[in-house]
Amino acid sequence: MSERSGTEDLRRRNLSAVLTAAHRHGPLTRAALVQRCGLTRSTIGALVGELSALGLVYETDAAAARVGRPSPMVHASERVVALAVNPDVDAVTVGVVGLGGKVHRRIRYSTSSVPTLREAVNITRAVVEGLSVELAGAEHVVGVGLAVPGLVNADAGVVRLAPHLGWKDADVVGPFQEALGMPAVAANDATLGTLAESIFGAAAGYRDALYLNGSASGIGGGAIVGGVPLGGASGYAGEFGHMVIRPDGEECHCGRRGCLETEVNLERLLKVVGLDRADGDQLEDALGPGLPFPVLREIRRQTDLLAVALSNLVNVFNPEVIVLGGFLGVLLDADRERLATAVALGPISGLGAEVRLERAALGSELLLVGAAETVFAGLLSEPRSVASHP
Amino acid sequence: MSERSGTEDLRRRNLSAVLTAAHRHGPLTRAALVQRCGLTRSTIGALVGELSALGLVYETDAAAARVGRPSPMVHASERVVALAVNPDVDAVTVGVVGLGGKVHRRIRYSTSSVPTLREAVNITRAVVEGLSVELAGAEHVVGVGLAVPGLVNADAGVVRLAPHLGWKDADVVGPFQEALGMPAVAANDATLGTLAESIFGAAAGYRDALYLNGSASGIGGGAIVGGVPLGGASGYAGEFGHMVIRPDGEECHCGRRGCLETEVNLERLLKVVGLDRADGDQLEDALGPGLPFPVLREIRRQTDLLAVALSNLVNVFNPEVIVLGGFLGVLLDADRERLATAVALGPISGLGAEVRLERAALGSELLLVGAAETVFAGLLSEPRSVASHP
DNA sequence: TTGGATAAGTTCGTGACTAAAACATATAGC
DNA sequence: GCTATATGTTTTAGTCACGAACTTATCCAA
Repeated sequence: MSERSGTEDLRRRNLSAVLTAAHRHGPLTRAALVQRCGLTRSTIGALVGELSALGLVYETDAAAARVGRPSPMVHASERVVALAVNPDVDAVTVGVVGLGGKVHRRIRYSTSSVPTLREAVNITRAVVEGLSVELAGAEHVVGVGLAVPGLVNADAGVVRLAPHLGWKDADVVGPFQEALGMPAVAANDATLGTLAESIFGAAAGYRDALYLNGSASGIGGGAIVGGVPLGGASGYAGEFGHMVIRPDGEECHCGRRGCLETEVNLERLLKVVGLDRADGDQLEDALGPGLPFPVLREIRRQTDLLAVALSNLVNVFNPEVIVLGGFLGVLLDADRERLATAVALGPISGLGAEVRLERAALGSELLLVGAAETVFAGLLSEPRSVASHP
Repeated sequence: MSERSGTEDLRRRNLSAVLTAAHRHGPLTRAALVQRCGLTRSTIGALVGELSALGLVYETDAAAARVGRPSPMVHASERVVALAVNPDVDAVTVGVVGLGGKVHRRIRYSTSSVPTLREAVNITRAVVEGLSVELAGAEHVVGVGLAVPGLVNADAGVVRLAPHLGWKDADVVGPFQEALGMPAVAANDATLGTLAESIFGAAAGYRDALYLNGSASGIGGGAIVGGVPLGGASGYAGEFGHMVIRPDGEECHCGRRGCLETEVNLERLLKVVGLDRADGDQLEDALGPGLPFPVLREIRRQTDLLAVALSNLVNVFNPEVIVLGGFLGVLLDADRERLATAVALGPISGLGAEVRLERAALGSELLLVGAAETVFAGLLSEPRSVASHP
């Protein structure tokens, strides 16, 4: 039940600390590792040696422009990779992500219709077979991470409901594991986005952060609490889109009225600027300076309602930073002043004044990085586990 | 920055695990500790020996009605105590709480007016002097914990704003530390209530829990996320009372409209039943069966609005249990059916159906236990620290 | 070019800790 | 009172990180 012990466990923790540092904070000198991990030179030497023998890190000559013996750079091996899969309504995206967080390869396989689970599995298998060259170059494929737009019970590996995909109460981990012959993990896409932004993106370095992402299918998000991702009892936490902010608002598909995502909504935004769908930066351009009044009014309406939700969340979480992705990021930049002011003044006692508003930094790699990260999580906490899976 | 290491650190962690188990889960046999901590008999023996020598635990003969050699009971020493102080508008309550969570003594010192910080300190000092007999019997007084109704930056030991006390931007830890000659820690009262309920109360055993408390001064609360109390960047998290649930509602003292605590409100409840103030269980009795329609209507109104807030929070946190204290607990029992149904159906995808609604279990000892717990936290994580402070 | 200063990798001895096994002990049930 | 059982105790062995002493590689200044 409680934390384990034993002298070997100590080693596990230290290996984990070193590998995690190398993975998250890019190449570091051994000297930097000594400082960061609080271990002695001799111990770091031994740990790096073991990780190196495991093939998880490698060292390169130092670029030392400094007095004293140069300290070699320790890199997380990008040849240790995870697969990342993001099934969506019109495509299945597969990525190969290396330790260190770099996306080596990204393949978007468009589908003519919404993919079923079986189709998603088959597409993934086909794409992965096509990647055999890439993967042959990899030293170790740790596993596959699934970013699913819906309610995912991460522990059970089950999708409870992915409304836009039409998946319901389906074991997703099993089929992928079987088809690819490697361990699989699944999680909600917004949760993974939060993870990715908190490690490599706009929330990096913050211990208490919120992330909200707006897409055509709604608003989702996640929280980092004391440096740890908020999961909840079953991994469903972070459904910020269904926070009621206008009880007399429009009916939401969830059954209630005035949910954040029925009010702050990409479709409404597109409608008012006369676009059909959001092609990349089209929306961004459409919301540039010199807008006609109806557009301005809609932006303000949505900004104000978003501010209500964010103020509530600040009262609840007291975060250091709020990261906005998708069209929420566009909304932020459309009238940053207005949103910032409202969020600064909304929460009690000026609590909001200390909150930073940032736009998401990871763009199209977000979900792949996040999905890979959940796969790496096991490896990072137990580096010796690679030895058993050759 | 990262987690420490070293072979001595291992010992620290194991001592901590054993002491924490004894403290939180009552007297345990050594055999039970072996199981719970995952350590061997010999190690547990050594650890208990050391803790015993430190005066933190003691052993009693086993009450073994079982085959095999009896295993002695390990008790957290109730002679190791913390002081707990709860300043409020009409009284300063001081408690002596032993390791293990038992409140040895509780003294409520009524004041004719709202106490200033200085007055609270002086009252506490006087009360503590009067407790010298109790404290002489104690082996070790670890420190004093302050439960303050307001925004408290726990790390800094500073009260940012306690509206009902009229304290603002005041260092509270300093004066108490000086006056009592022992370390002090301060935290928000609802945060401490959450902590107490999660360890010894209705949320014990749950890793993801919410706690909401309703008092005359509003609604506060806290969350347990993955077993860890939600603090936020500065310790201000958990201000559930200022979640906006009716943007067109009445104005709140926080500046916004329709905050949870302006709508779900003790005063309104008292008014409709014709009471002046809530004397203990008076409200509970007044809300018994066979109520006139206006009272019923107000109960339903508040219940429904509380359900909106709880549904939002379930969407955000995906908790296993929600614990309601103060008049929110009364409200729960006034129409449990209604609240339970609304919370079961409100969150998306029937997420609410798995949430348990519980009434707070700790009553009047809540804040004292919680405040003591923050004091004990340091001791629990570093049991050897008692040796340096005789 | 050389030597000093500096910083960091390396080697080795020491101490702290836990695990595992062997032994000792106390209870229940027969 | 004997045995089975569960647990405390002692002993032994192995792992691990630390720290000191030593070595190495760089910069800098004479």
